[in-house]
Amino acid sequence: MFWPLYIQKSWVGSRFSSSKKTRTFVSYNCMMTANEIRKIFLDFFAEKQHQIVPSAPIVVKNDPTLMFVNSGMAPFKDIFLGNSPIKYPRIADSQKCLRVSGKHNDLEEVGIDTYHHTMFEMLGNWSFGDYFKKEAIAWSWELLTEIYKIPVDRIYVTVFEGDIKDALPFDIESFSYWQQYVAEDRILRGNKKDNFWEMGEQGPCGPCSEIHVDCRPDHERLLISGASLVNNDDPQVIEIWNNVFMQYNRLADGSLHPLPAQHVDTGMGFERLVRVLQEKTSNYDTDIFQPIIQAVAQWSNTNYGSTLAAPEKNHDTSSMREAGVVNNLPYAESSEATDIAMRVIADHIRTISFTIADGQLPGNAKAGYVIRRILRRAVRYGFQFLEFKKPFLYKLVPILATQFKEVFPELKKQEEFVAKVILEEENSFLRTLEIGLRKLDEVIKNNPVNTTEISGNIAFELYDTFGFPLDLTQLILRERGLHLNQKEFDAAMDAQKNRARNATAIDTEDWIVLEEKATTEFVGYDTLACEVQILKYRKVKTKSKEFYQLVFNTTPFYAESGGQVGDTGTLVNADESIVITDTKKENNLPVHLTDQLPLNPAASFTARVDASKRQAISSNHSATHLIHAALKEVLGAHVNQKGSLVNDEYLRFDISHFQKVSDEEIERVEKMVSEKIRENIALEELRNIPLEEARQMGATALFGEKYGDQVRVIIFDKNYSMELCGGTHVPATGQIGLCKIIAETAVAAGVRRIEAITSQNAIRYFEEKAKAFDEVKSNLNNSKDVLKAITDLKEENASLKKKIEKYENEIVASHLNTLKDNYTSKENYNYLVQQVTMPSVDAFKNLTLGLKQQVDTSVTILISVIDHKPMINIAVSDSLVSSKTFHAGNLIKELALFIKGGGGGQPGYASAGGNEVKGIDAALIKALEILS
RNA sequence: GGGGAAUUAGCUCAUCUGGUAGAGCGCAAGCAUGGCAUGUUUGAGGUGGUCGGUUCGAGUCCGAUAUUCUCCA
Repeated sequence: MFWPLYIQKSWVGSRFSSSKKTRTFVSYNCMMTANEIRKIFLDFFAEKQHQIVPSAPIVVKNDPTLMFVNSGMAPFKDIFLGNSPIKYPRIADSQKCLRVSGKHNDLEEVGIDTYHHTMFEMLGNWSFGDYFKKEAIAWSWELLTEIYKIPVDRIYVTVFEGDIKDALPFDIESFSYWQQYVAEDRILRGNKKDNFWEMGEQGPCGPCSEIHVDCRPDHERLLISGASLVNNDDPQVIEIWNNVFMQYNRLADGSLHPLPAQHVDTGMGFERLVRVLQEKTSNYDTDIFQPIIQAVAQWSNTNYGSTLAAPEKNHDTSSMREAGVVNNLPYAESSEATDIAMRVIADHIRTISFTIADGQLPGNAKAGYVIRRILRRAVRYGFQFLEFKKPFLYKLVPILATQFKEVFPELKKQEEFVAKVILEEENSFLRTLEIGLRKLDEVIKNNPVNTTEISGNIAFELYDTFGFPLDLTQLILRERGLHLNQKEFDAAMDAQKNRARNATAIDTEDWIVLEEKATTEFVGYDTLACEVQILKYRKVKTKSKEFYQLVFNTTPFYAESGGQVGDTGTLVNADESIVITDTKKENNLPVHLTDQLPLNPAASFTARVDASKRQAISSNHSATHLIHAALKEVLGAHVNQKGSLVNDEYLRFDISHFQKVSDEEIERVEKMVSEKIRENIALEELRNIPLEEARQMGATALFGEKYGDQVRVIIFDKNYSMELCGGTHVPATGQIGLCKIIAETAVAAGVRRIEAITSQNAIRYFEEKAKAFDEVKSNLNNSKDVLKAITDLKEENASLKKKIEKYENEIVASHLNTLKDNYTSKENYNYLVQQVTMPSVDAFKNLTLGLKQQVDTSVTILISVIDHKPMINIAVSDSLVSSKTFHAGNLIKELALFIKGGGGGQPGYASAGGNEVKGIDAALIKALEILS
């Protein structure tokens, strides 16, 4: 392994001195790799009749309150909320999670210490209305102490002490179950903050019981009891597992009611568990992170290890961060700064790689922007502390992909694509840095010499507008003996935050429940209208608008998902009719949006989908499938869907492909698609077939899509297009009528976007083209060869332009010849005041500048009428400009008054235009007066 | 969702407050060297993102729109 032996030795020694039970611990877990540890967890719960499910994609869809999965329970939220039925009463998994904000995990802190992460794995076992506290506690104890062999004397557990305000009792059940395994002084009582878990302000909740492990060396354990350090931010006494027992439902008024079905929701931090079992003082020292860290260390010619060499050191590095200095620690070449940089990189590359593999590309808004920011933070640390001046992150992807190929195969399968996207992002950020450096240089150059302070507003502008990191600004300023006004910077940042907060204020009122029913039945595949009851509704207020959300017992409305937009339509009965403006999914619950609430929400209605719109959408969606299959055929098997939008206007389809799709390839795709349309292939739809069966049939599934175990398969000719899909489709391809690809563009590195139209829109497209062409043709006198007619016209136009230019030049030349001899001499200069006839503004300018060039020490004032408007040009020789005898710009302002206009220019040349031709004479007289 | 910025020659970017659209690289041709790397001279290349407004005059000011970058949520 990579780390010094003596540390392990000291640990081993201490373990031997503890109780008998720990003897096997050391020899067993020394060999345990992270992959083995994970497998043991899943095997353990599989044996206890748990269904093992793969991790849900890390990017969340259909939940307005969440961008990424931030806990093990997030993918099961719809089940807890009662929006989806329970399929398996017992589940276990390892879930990819991402946390970038919140009070316990600020992105800027990750890497500074040795145990925070952006991405982590949460091992979880779940009971949905099945087993409860007794089994959960027994199994967690069995796994930790008998399988993983964690010494009993290092374990502490906590139980909920109760809460007077909520009238919640002490969790005596959990306490008594724990008593069977743990000494009573190791069962600690926790308050509502630590030991009562709530999903949100309302909804399922309940007491929880945490398991903590004391990893400190024995001599420290003797000095201070571990019990006093539990939940006390000690980096060596850590919570590894939380068992949540959901038994209450909190209503909007704050009251708690027992849940009919009780659930268990547990989460064990995988990285922490591995750290404990591998006996490390830091998560980053485990074999989860070391392969990456060692690669980075090698590339940067740096050792990782100062933190490891000083395990008992207080990890407060704020002073280092402030001063930018490097501490001298046992390893001569390593330092805390480079260690931090390596941890940042090791952490962030995981986040970036897995989110991209799950379909989230770096971008400039929302989830995509979060990924971009994390990527940039990693690049920044490499750039600043490890001297990486060229892209390097992308080279780590293969290491990760191999490491996780068993548990998260999606990365291995898209290794090349993910690396390419990261490389492109790195390059683009290095460009951003370069531009920022240039801007900062300019700022420093322009800073007043009598101060060493740089305006905080300017630094904020660099950060806000040009994305130049603040700490780089500070570093560079420090190197030049400058500093910035931090107060100003902070104020500007606060203002920005306030603006954003005010703009996003959203006020969601409580659901008004008319009828308790678990789920909405979707009937929209088979019918576009049906009788419905409103189950519940609520009002939502945002800054700019106000609307209502309605939930029905049954609905024909397709809720936006899988790229297909939500249906619109009406809700009608004998008394009223209201418009449904959109349909969205919230945690798998279809929600209908309307601006107007029915007068009697409890009445029955007919819900009717806008049929022509739905028809257009279905046509575009089916066409998307045909295009997808054609693209795979024409471009190759590497083509994967990376995004899709289907509405009634057009379809947009993003694919992974490393070069432009050529015109010829587009043509072949179009041709193939239109053949399939003409074949009029009937839709074959398989509803509710097992996911495994669908895969074996060869149906196309997407990366980053969360599939249930029952899926729907859409087939247009089983040898051509077979996709897992929840969208709506035409009954036969002939209904698409016509499909035309109208654009092919790039959206990100390795991603191309195809846009196409079908049906009525495609027909209209061709009609308009034909009409435009007819008009062009008739404008060209119905020429047989339109192309040639246009080429001829263009050529003729160019030659005429040249002729005019030549002719104008001749006029200018002849004027030049006569006028250059018309100058009047004064002692210091020659001058000319003259009205001329000129064909264009350009010619007039050329004449004036020509005279300036040809007549030494001259002042030239010319007036001409061009396009019925008077115009004055003044040229002053450079020698007269430098001697400050005349200033063309000043002269012209005086003269422009006479022609009711304005003018200006430089000292050597100025021009003015006006409205009053009558004033020319007066202007000429005035000019002569000034010059003679 | 809200704020800021950018869009000018094939590429990278100038053009201070409205008044003569430019540089470097690249491209083409000529010359120099036996040839090449190269040096040098000349030249071509622009509806200044798109649309509208203010002005005698807009790349420059204002508004809209598109795209990209960036920060906040």
